[in-house]
Amino acid sequence: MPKDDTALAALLRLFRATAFLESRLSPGLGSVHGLALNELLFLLQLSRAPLQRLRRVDLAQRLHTSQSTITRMALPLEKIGLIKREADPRDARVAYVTLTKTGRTRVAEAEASFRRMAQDLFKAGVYGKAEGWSEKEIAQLAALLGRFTAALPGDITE
Amino acid sequence: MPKDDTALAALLRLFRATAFLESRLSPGLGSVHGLALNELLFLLQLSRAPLQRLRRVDLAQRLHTSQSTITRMALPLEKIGLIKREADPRDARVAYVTLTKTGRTRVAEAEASFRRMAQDLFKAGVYGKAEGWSEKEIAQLAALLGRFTAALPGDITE
DNA sequence: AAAAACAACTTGCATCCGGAAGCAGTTCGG
DNA sequence: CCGAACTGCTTCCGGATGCAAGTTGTTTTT
Repeated sequence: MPKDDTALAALLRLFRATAFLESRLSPGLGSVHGLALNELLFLLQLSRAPLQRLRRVDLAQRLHTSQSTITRMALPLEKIGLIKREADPRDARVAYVTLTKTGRTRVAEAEASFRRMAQDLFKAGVYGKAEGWSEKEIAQLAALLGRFTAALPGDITE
Repeated sequence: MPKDDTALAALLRLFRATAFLESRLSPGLGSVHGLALNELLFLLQLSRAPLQRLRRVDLAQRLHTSQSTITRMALPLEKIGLIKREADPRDARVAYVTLTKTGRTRVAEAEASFRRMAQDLFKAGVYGKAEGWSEKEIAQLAALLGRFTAALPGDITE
C-alpha cells in the first residue's frame, strides 16, 4: 500500500475493528442483561442526559440513526418498563423518552458488565497472547477517536 | 466518568465514530460507483487475495459476517459482472468468489474515490474547522486500531 | 468400506434498519 | 390572523442480516 494511504488504512481498520468487536461483544452482552449493544447505547444516552430524558429526534441524532429506528427501539424498552413516554407541555409534538427508575438500575448494571468486558478486552488481549494495552495507549485511542465526533452532542464519555 | 474507565470510553467512542463515519461516507460512496460500503470492503478483500479469489467461508471470516450474507451479497455483484463463481477441482463443496477483469477495474476506481474521501476527511476536518489531523496522528490511529485484528487474516492495509 | 462426523454453501424465517409518505402540531410570512 | 412552510413523530415498504435447517460433498472413525 502506497505511502500516502494512511488515511485509507485508518478508515479500513476502523470498520474492521468495529465489525470484529461487535461480533465479539454482542453475544456476551445480550446474554447477561438481555440488552443488545444498540439498546445499551440507547439507554446510556438517556442516563447521561439532564432529567434522564431526551426528545426522540435528539436521541436519533446522538446515535447517528434514523427517527424511525428510535420509534421502533423504544417500543420493547417501554414494554419492559425501562423507559417511559413523556409529553412536553410547551410543544405537543415532542414525545420525550425518559429513563424509569427500573431503567436506571438496569443500565447501571449493564454498563458495569460492559465496562468489565472492555477492560478484559484491552487487558488480556483477544487471544490471551501478550497483546495487553497500556493505560496510555487506551487513552490515546479514545482521544483520537473522540476527534471525529468532538463537535457533536452526545459524547457520553465525558 | 471514573478514572479507570478509559477502556469503556475507548469502546464507546469507537462505536460512535463508526456510526458517524458510516452515515457520512456511505451516501457519497454509493452515488459515485454504485457500490455500498460493504460491497467495497467485499471486493477489496478479493483484490488483495492471491489469484484475486477467496472461498466464501474465508471471505465471511475476513469481513466478520455470516456465510449467508456472503451468498446474498455475491448475487448482484456476479450479475453485474464484477465477480464470478469458480469451482475447486479438489473439493466440490467450495465455490470461490473471483474478481473479474471488470471487477478489478471497478474496485480500483472505487478505492481511489474512497481514498480521496478518507484524505479529505482527515485533512479538512468534519466541519471545515481547524480539525486537521497530522500524518503522524493518522498513522497512530491506524496502528492502534490494527491491534484488535492483528492476529486475524484479512488485513488489507498491509 | 460403511457409517458417522464434519465442512461449505444455500435457503427460509425472523429481525432490524433507512427513506419516503403521512399525520399532528408549531412557526413564519403576508 | 390565516395559509404556507416547517418540525417531531409514526407507519409503510423494500432491503440487508444472522441463525437454524437443509443439501451436497469430504474426512474420520471403527
